Amino acid sequence: MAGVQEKFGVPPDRIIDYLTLMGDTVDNVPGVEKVGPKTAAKWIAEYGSLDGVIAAADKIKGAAGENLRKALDWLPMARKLVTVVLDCDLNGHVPQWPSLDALALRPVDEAGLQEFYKRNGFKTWLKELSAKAEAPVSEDMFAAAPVPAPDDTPRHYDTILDWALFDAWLAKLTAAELVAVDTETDSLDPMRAQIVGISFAVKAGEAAYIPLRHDGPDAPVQLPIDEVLAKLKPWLEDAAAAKLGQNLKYDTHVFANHGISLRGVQHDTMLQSYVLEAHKTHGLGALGERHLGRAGLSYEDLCGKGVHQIPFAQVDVARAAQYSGEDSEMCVALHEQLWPQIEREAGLTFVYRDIEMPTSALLARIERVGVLIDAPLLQAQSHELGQRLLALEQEAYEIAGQPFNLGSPKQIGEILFTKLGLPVVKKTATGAPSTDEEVLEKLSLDYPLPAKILETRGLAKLKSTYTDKLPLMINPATGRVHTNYAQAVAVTGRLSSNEPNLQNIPIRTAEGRRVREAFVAPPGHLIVSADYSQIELRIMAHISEDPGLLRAFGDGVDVHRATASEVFNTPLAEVTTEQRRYAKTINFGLIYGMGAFGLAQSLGIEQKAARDYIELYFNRFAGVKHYMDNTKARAAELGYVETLFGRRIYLPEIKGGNGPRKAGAERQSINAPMQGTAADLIKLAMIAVQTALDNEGKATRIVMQVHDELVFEVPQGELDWVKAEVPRLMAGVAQLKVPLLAEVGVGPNWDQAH
DNA sequence: TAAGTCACG
DNA sequence: ACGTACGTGACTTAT
Repeated sequence: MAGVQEKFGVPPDRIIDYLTLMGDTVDNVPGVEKVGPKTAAKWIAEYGSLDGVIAAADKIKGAAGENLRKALDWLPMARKLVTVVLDCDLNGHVPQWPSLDALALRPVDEAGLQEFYKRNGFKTWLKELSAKAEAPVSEDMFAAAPVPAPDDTPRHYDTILDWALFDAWLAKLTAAELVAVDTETDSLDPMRAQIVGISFAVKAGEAAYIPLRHDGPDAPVQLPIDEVLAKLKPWLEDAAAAKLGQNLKYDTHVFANHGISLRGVQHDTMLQSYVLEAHKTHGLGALGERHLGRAGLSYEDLCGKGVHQIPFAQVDVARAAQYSGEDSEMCVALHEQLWPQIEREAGLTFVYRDIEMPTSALLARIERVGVLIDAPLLQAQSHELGQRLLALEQEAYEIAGQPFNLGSPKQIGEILFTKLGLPVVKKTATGAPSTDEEVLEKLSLDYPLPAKILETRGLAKLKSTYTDKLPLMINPATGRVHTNYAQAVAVTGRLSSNEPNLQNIPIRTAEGRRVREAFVAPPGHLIVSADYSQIELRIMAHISEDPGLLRAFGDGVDVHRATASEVFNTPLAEVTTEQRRYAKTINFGLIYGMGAFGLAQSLGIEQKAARDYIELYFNRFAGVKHYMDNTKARAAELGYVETLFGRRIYLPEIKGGNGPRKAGAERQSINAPMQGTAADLIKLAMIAVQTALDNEGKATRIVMQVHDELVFEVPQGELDWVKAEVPRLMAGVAQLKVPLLAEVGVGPNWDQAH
């Protein structure tokens, strides 16, 4: 999508908003299937503009073309809508459905627009509109986004194909205060990527690319990779030589694959953007558009996509130099824009320099270490699950009176609700009868089939997602599984884990827990798990300073029991299991900003009763009530909330209109400081623990992080040290008004380490 | 590619 | 009248 700006005059991420909205609109035209953003983007690329697409509608083949023609009547309205949306860039979100005045619709009659909103379910909005009571849309809501002036400084990229130029650049790198680095590779898998080329930049607009393994038809003779890397190695490994880049965790892996330990990583533009604007996208192209007014070439521009995609090594060297050099050189330009914005805020500076940067380096280590998986054990479990699934399927077919696909919610719905006539409990977002766990649970009280489906679902999930897949993720070279921790995805500051996701390994059912038995320690080692106890509730106690909550944690009593004791006005020792369960649900609900409806739902009680409990709770824990009101008010005033350490979470919709979106933003404003502070704390804990391990020369290794838990692989001889020091370090990362508590477990595998 | 479902904290 | 508890990633089906 590079060049989008030139072509359409708007940045790509805003194009996506535009097209998505167009798709949504088309979706609501009777008989018209949705036109997704990708399809629409393809058309636009093909026909030059949206107008071009409309003009060429007749030429578009098949159902898509038919749909488009049907949608044409609606397009003027959709286009006007999105034009307004494009002009109001409140952090890339639609802040509020625009008023009729703002739309200034000419060709579409009011009735048609009202119909549109009705179909979209914005009846509150519609009511306001028909009462003509709506205030004009405020100006700042629709203020044009400050798109930076296109950067037309001259740019020059060297392609290094001889030693003279190489030596000149190496001298330049060595002398520079800060150098941007970017590697181009033959794989997206960081553990197996091999270098195809490297680029450097010391100032905006100027870069050098060293092609090393291009083997396309016209590839020139290149400098020998081994010699180049050997000459670069001292500088790359020099901690005093400051480096900069975009997601250097990836490049750290790439260099490690060539035996080079990248040091001196001082800045990372992806993390700078994440700290400044966690809710936006952090790709280099998007950053360029937002902050520099230029996107640069995209990977797809170079390599194509889908079946036509070519390996980077096949890319023409001149184009590769343009692409890679641009990436490096743009990092320098971005750094010059972003770093000052961070530096002038003490909180953001701490989060960036003392949390995110060290975390990035540490994550690279953790990912590289990987975790040992007992593949034969999982394969045995897969086999067993397969057998049981076969039997369950037959039983289900028997009850249904016909075979059907148990993996298809649609077919299940047909059998359950059409053929067998079971009552529809609830519907999905698209109006189809839901067959999710909650529904099947309810139905299985009265009918036999839902229970079978439920059991099948559970086992099928275990097999397909865990026992079948994890063994396939083992890296043959290391014999271990190496996840990727995404550091700039979750808006609250949490990490996320992918390929494979090691943060959602089953634990809640006995069946599922068996998967954890396959996360093992090598001979002579043990798995140690250390997790923060009730961290988010403790943070709530700290922030709210509620005396009751502070006392409960200070006394070290079971907090749910203490809550129950207060809410039910019962002596601590006489709290029943049931009362404790209620209190636990309330405590969790509060962290998420739950209302009476949600509490009633999850406890299976009347909404009125739930309301009473909440009122009772807020009477007893008035500090919590104050915190929630204050954080909402503060969020509405500032447009963001903060963690204890100053990480910001923006909530653009908290100022946008009324209704569900604002309510959603308010819940986020309550939850984000707690979830985010917990994320900050565990990152600090990881850094503290790794620092101690390094200083003490220990061989213990962090192998996983699961939000409030750290998992270690510990040589037997270091067990006592780890059991004593790790919880101490975790508890000591911050002095809150309540004690932080970390609990450790030890075992031969992850299941038994709890 | 979207929808539905479900695994985790 | 609406939706209703936060934050993620991945799998299967169906189009």
